[in-house]
Order: sequence, then C-alpha cells, then structure tokens
Amino acid sequence: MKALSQVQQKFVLHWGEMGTRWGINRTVAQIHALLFISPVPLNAEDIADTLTVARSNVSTSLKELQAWGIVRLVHVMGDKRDHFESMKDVWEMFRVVLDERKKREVDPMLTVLRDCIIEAEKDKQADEHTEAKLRELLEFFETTTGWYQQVRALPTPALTRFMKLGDKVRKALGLGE
Amino acid sequence: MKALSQVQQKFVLHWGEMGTRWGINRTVAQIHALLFISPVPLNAEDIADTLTVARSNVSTSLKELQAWGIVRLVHVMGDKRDHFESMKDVWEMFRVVLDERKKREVDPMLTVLRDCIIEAEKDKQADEHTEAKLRELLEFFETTTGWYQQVRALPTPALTRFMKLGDKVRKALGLGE
DNA sequence: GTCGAAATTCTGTAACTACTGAAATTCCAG
DNA sequence: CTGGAATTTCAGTAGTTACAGAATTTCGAC
Repeated sequence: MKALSQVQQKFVLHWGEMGTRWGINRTVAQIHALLFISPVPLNAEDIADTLTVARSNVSTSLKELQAWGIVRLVHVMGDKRDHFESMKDVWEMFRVVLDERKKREVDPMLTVLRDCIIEAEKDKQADEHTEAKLRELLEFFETTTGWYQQVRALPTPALTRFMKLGDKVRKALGLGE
Repeated sequence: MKALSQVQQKFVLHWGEMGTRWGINRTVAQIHALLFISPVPLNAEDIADTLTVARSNVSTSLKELQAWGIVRLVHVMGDKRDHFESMKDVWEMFRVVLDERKKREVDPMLTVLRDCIIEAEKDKQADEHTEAKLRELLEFFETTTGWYQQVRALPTPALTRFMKLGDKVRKALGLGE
C-alpha cells in the first residue's frame, strides 16, 4: 500500500475535520475521503494502514458509510478480500447524502412539529403562541423539502445549468422584487 | 418562571436532539428552541431553571448563540438583568445560520481544495487522479455556493414563491431533459 | 466437512466534550 | 467609592463517544 502524498493527506485530514462539524465521525469521513480520491477500490487493511487506525475501527466505519449509501463493497479479481469504493459522481453523492439526512432528520422533525401542533390545538390559549411559531417552522420545512424533492430529480447537467443561470432565474420567473 | 407545557417540552427536546445531529451542542440548541417559542425575552436564570442546567452553562451557550447571530441581548424595562431573544423570522434565521456555516465550513473547504489542486499541479503524474477528483469537488462547491449567494439575496416572499413554483421552474427555464 | 484468512463483534480504555459549582469579575445603585 | 446583584471565567468532574486489541464468527478453498 502506497502512503499518501502531501496533498492527499491534507485533503483527507480536512475532510475528516469537516465531517465532525456536521455530525459525522472523523474516521468515517477520512475513510470516505480516502476512497473518494482512490482510483481503485481498497480493502480494509490498506485503509487501516494508510490512516493508521485499527482494523476493527475501519470495519465499523465502512458499515456506516455503506448505511449512508455512498460507499459500496466490491470484489477485485484474484483477491478474496472485500474491497470498497466510494460513489464517483460528486453531485450524485451529495444527492444521496441529502436524501439520507432528509430521511433521518428532516422527516422526523416534520412529524414532531405536526404532532406538537395538533397537541397544541387541543390546548388552545395555553399554547397559542407556541403553536404559531411551530407552524412557521413547519411551513419552512415543508416548503424547502418540497422544493428539494423537485430539484433532486433533475439530472445533474440540468441542475448545474439551472444553478448557473444566476440572475436570469429571477428575471425569467418575474421575481424582481 | 412558568414551566414548559408538554408540547413545548417535546419541541425543545427534539430541537436539542436535532442540534447534536448537525454538530451543535444539545444545550445550545435547547436554549435556542426555548427562546424561539418564547413570546418574550428571557433572562439567564429563567432559562437555567426551565431547562434545569447550570447558570454558567447558560451563559456560555448564550454566547455561542450570539456568535451564530441568531440570538441577541435585549433589556426589559425595570429589570437590570440581561434578557435574550431569538431571531423571530424563520427564513431569516436559516439564512443567518447558512451564511455562518458557509463562512465557517464551506469557505475554508474551498481554500483547502484550491491549495491542494495548486500543489497537485506541481507534482503532476504523482497526483493526477487526485487532482481530477478534487477539481470535481471544487466545481461542486463553487457552483452550489455561487447559486446560494444568488438566492440568499431574494427577499423571503420572492424566495418562497420561487420554491413553490415547482414544475414550472423546469419548464420556464427550458430544462426539460 | 476442516483449515486458515478475513471480517465482525465486543469489551475495556482513552480521549474528548459538556457541565457543574466555585471563584472572580463586572456592573450599577446609592 | 462601596455593596450587592448579575454575569463570566475557570478548574475539576461526569458523561459520552471513539477507539484499540482480543475474541468470535464468517467465508471460501480444498
């Protein structure tokens, strides 16, 4: 196993750091970074050696990455060990991550908000102001996720073209304001 | 200080939980939730009592919320204690949070990626594949943040109208694909 | 089936983060 | 100024999460 170049190290370390900021375990994020820049699938031992973490740690981290849906197990000819590769396409990768975060965090949030609002309605007067604020939050999450559902379905080229339109969007849609 | 209703508790606890998932300290998020649904500014002691955490903990958490820019210190007539209130408008609040996360996390990411790419160019051959992948990532972040800069500037009514257009967006922009 | 390699699970420990309570500081009112 | 309340800082502790290494299980070749 070839050691990482300076550049590769810098990237892997920073990606790991970013992970922690967004609630992802550092090692998990580092492994993902490593697989992302690797031109070939890697086996668990190589990963452990490269990042100098325990084999067992790599095993659980890979499980998590697979649960996120951005890393998959593959086999390479003439090697019975499991190998792993990251999703290759950046846009698709973020789509998968966002879908997963929506499922894990936003959807339960919507459920809780709806429950709370129903509960608060019964008890009017007591919780009138709370109810109003929760409705505002719910409205926000519903609008943003509804919109996300729309754009996530766009194929990448359409999505990037759309994003790069810039000012034209506003004009085309008559959203001057 | 009035104790929280069932609904309020449920919301505050869940918001705290959500916070941790996104790298925000649980208490910090709970305090924010509390201030968000509170019709009036609260002082540190009330917050500490309501959430049963130490006064000192409230103090540091409030500092952090102020650093995020979504909570501010206010004074109420005839009370020399500091009081705090959350930003009221949900859309504006998320704009502020996203701006801050961009500044803290995305911008440094862009810097690192650009540095890495420059570095990798010098050393061609050795890091050709890495360079290519990092370029893809950079392109992704540049496009998305560039787009965000555009839409963040829209006043809320325009933004929500835009998001609710749904299918019409695709058609209006000829992004059928 | 059996053997050896690979992978996973588990348990104890280390590292880190969050938190409390005490001490120190700031801020006013008088 | 001085005294008392409010706030912040700090140091130690508790709680949590991440991790290594050992034990166990799985897997495939024979």
